[in-house]
Amino acid sequence: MGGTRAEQRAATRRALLAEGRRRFAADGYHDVVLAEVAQAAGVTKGAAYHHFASKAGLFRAVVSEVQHELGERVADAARRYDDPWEQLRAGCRAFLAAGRDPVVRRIVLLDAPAVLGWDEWRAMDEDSSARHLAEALEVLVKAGVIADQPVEPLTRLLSGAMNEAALWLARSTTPQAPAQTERALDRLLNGLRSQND
Amino acid sequence: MGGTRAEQRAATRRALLAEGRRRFAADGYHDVVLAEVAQAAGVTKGAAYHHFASKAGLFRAVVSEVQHELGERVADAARRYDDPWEQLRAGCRAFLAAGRDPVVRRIVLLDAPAVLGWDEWRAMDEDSSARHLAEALEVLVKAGVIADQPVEPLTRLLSGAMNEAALWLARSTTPQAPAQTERALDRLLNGLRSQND
DNA sequence: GACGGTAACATACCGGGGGTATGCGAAAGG
DNA sequence: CCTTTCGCATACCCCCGGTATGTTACCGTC
Repeated sequence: MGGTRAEQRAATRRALLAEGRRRFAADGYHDVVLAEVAQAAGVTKGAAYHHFASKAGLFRAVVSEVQHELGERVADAARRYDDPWEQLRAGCRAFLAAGRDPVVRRIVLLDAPAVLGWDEWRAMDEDSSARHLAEALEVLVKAGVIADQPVEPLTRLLSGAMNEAALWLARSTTPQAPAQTERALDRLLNGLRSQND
Repeated sequence: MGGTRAEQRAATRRALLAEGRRRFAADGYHDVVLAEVAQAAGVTKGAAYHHFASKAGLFRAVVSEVQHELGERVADAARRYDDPWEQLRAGCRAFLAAGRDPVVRRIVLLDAPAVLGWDEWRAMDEDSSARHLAEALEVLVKAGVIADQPVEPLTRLLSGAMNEAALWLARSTTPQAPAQTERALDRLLNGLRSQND
């Protein structure tokens, strides 16, 4: 066991983050006890407080990780298309699919706003997944595909719509629910096209 | 001090609910300590546990109250119109305005899903405010105003859109943000009209 | 109209868990 | 080699949710 000091430090940090992610996703922030996370990671509570300022600090680090992974998933899905409109649709579909992942669902969508506060949650969401949505909408406005308008309100509306839809889809048992949701989202997006204004 | 037994009981319960509502809205669920709520209500912690099963039980009762008041506000706004489409729009506008109330914002939109769990939150939302949205959409589908489709996915999308938009509007400082959001919402809704299908 | 019962609390207590202060051994640096 | 510092472990505090028990006053009953 071992390696250099920085390596060891990085290893324990990774172990804490990984175990924290597992437990936060499975049990929710409140029911997770920090000492158990540390123990499962092979260290004690003292180590956790050496790496993070508090239980919420560990949670914040986990949220940040998951958020950025989610943003990458969305961006990757969008990059597979050339048409900006199709990029937007693909990103939305990827987000809806990602919401079924308990890690995303429980940690990012359910607990994070309440634990970290809405302002901080929004800031983190902004520079990971929601940013891609805002950029895609901006491109479509500039190209004249959708009506000229401030993109921020639109971004919040669509972001919220997909957050909630993702939460719902994760609990839905009807197999055609994802397709129906994507179809409904398409209809809503079509309302943005310029000629409808 | 005062009245019959049932009256006294009801009075204490009301006091606990009122003080709980104040503190939950101001400080958030986690930072509220039950003994202080009871003390401010003129009783002790024992009384609170006589009326509610737990701290979460008191919170649940407060959420239920606020939810129903919110549902009434939305329904009242809608009833002022005859045209179903205008009823939908009015209800949405009323909801967005209500979200600026810290009681609604903090208790119902931010803490409730995390504290009570998404399933219970959704069930409570269903038989208060979200139900009106689903009914309005149902009417519009039946009347052929919007394209024939399952209303449940659409309800979740729009409900989520307005939840998030309300949270954002409450933190926004730009005075034209509400109007811009309503305009963006109108565009989205227009996408649902039958001829666009 | 005494009287037992019970409802509506108050009081006392417990235990879990987040946070902190301190100790300690091993790696890094001179 | 010797010391400093870093990366943890250990021991401890205390707040707060929950419970168990005591106490007072209302309420139906004879």
